[in-house]
Amino acid sequence: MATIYDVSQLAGVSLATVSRVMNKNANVSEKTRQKVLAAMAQLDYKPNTFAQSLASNCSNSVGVLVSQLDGPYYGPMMAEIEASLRAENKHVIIAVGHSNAATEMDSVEFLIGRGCDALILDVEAVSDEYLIELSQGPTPIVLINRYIAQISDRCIYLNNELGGYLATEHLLKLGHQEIAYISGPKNKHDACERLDGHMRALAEHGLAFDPQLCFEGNYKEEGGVDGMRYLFASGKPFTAVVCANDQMVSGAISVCLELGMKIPEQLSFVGYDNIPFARYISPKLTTINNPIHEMGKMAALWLLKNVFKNDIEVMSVFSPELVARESAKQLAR
Amino acid sequence: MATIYDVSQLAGVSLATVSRVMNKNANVSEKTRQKVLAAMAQLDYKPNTFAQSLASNCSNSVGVLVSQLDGPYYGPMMAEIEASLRAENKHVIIAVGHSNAATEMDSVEFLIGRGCDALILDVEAVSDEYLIELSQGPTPIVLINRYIAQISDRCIYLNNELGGYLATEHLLKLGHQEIAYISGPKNKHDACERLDGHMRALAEHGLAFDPQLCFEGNYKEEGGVDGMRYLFASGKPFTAVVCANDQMVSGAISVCLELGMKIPEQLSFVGYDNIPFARYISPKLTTINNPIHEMGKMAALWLLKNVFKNDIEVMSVFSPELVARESAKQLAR
DNA sequence: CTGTTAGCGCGTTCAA
DNA sequence: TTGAACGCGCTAACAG
Repeated sequence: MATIYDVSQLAGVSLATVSRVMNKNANVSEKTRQKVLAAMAQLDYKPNTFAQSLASNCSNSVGVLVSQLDGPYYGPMMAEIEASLRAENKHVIIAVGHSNAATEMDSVEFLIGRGCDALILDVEAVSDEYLIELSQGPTPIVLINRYIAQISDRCIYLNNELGGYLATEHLLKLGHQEIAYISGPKNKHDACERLDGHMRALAEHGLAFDPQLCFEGNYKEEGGVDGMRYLFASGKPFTAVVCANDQMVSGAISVCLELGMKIPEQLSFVGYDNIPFARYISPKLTTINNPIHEMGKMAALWLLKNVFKNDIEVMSVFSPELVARESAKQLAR
Repeated sequence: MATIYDVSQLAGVSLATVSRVMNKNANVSEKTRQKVLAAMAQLDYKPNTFAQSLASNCSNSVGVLVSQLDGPYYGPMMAEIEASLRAENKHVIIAVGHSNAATEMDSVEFLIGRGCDALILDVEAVSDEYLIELSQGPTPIVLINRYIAQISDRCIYLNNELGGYLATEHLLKLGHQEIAYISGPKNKHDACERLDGHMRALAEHGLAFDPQLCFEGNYKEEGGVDGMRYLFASGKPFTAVVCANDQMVSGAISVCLELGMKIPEQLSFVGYDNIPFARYISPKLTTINNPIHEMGKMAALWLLKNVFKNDIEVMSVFSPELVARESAKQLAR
């Protein structure tokens, strides 16, 4: 591997000069710059990133911590993050938190220890206080899918409460009055917020929230399956169910289909997330669009602008939107 | 940040001794080791990974290059890779190749330039020759989902031809004779191999392969949609269709359902990959299990053993297996 | 078993 | 505009 020294020898200049042409900034005469460039090309010179990092204390890397890598949710987000960062020659180091506080904190330590210049965090188990303190440390962080007032400028966030509201409101408009709810795990912020939205929609329409018509699922298909079984077993009547994410809808619908029910004729469903598969599930899912990939992109751009000082435009407003497809139907009278 | 020097001062030993206790290997008396450990703890010492990498020429990182990050396929693989590597304190840097030769090669350069100790590659567009040459370079590589005879020891591979065979054989056993095929992009190795398997199964049962009953899809839902429309338009009769992956089955089934058809009563389907969603699609997908997550894990373990010299057991045989669920049905006579 | 010393490759003063 | 020299924090001989 050619080093900066080899280049300087070949070009007949000093190390410092080579370093200068690499880092654009300083003033170098066009003539010597060309000599150096030629030498670099001839030697197929690639700077040693470790040496650069050691000397400059900047690694050009960002750590991304997500709850999980499998499942339909994080892939699109990671894809956007990778693309945006890679375009600016930064690299991304991944870590998984498994929605567990100890693991999440350990992962943060791991990534910081790895010398990441910044962190993108999608964490659920860790406390607000921890994140606030972390944000005051030397490594900049951006939070995805979480809102903490004290560090709101670092939060890339979708209004989950509004999303939950929209889901239920859609059913209400379709004439449904008895609406069941399959929630996400109550220890997850977004799950609680979505449920809050559901309850607000109910309240605004003068309907009481019936705890017996609410099941706490796990955000996975099985959660939908379990929820549906619970709801049927409850004996309570209901004409529609909203699930806190699309995976649970798919599980829920699968048990109905197995029972020979017609969906949405006999039961309406609204999901949440609008995962890519949602439109290919039968019936096509009516759901709330969750622009997770855009949020990933924005997180990356935010870092590019604020940490790496690139001159980039960053948009910043996200709103949940209803995507009406086929799984929810006007209530027959 | 405390440095190794600070620790050595506090412990009253030399830099080298501190380095020795960090890297376990060398002999250090238990007494001084304890002194050093205490000093490290007291200073909350964290080694600087850049300096370590620069001095040792080892970064404890592995680059993972995949075709895409979204979609249901790579998530489980990445999850296993991250978990296995992380357990040994290695970190993973991700890059995306987009099934494009130039991008793939660029990504390889990028990862090597980033100082990765090894690479896990899931590449499709790049040539065998390129990979063979790359494997002779200084950075060890492991290939996932691709077989190249000359470097077979570095290939983590599933027999796609056999998988394709099993899919079609299953339908044959169910009495189907007119079997359509929706293939993946012909420029992808696995797509061709799966199709080969399909053709072999047909041939072994004395059936002719009808090119008109074969459509080249794109491995996405839309590919299945397009394929199904093509097949119906062809006017040719068929009682079953095998799709080269589950996403295309889901697209294909969705058009049938839209047409009011009963699946599998009127048409049988077999997919490939056994993605997590396969069991929640309606009807539940009969498909070929593709243990991609295990392959990811094995790739990671292989590197741990052969590159990082960990003492780890690595299993190595993968076979595709049919998972019979509901989307394929005995042909009524 | 432990300390000294010389790099690893590059960024960055400070002079010239 | 350019060069010399030092330092980043750590590893790895080599000596003792």
